[in-house]
Amino acid sequence: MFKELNPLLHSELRLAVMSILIGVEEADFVYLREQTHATAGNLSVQIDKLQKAGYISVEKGFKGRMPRTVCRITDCGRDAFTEYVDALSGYIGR
Amino acid sequence: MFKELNPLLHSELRLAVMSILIGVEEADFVYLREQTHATAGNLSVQIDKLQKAGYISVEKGFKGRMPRTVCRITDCGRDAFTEYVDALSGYIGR
DNA sequence: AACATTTGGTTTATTTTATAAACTACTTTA
DNA sequence: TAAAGTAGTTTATAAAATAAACCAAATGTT
Repeated sequence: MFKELNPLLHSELRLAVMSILIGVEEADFVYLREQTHATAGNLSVQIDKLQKAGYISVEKGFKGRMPRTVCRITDCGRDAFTEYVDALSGYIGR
Repeated sequence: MFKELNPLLHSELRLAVMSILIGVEEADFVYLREQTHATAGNLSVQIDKLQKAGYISVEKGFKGRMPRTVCRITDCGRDAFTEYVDALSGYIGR
């Protein structure tokens, strides 16, 4: 009945980030911050965790002369997200 | 897009408890512990939080001579759960 | 040119949460 | 009557979320 919920994904902000990334080719730091209404500090920390888990790739470059951090979901991240949603269904009855 | 997730419900164990209680008339401590595979300590704490939030009612009585704690979901709890599931849908795309 | 402000972040510190371990009180069994 | 089990609670610790402070470079203001 109750499968374990991946604790890395069972976090409001990280889940929101993954939810965005699963639907787009890529998204940069500023876009993610705006969409999630998170503070930069919090977002920075959570992006780091997702990257370390291998769920997203993070590419730090420049847009003109300003820094720009671009994130993409990985295949591994996509799998983890799918599994999480599946597990969650057992809790919320879908 | 991203509604806030009620932090009281966005917890694996509390969510499991609510998930059980929403489907039954009542459930006692032991049943909840068995179904969720939680430790008694953890379950005790989380039940307390749900009760303090008004999401469940907790009735401590006896079954024969052994103590027995019975939990029931409240209307308020049912509403909160429904709202949580609705908000969650925005994250997992249902 | 000099200074303040904004941008795009990171690092550090604090609060909150989850969880386990230890404990209490009572009951049943040998 | 001693040992073990049941049903929990309380306390301590580890992990997580979040905010606040900070940094470096860019841009706007006088």
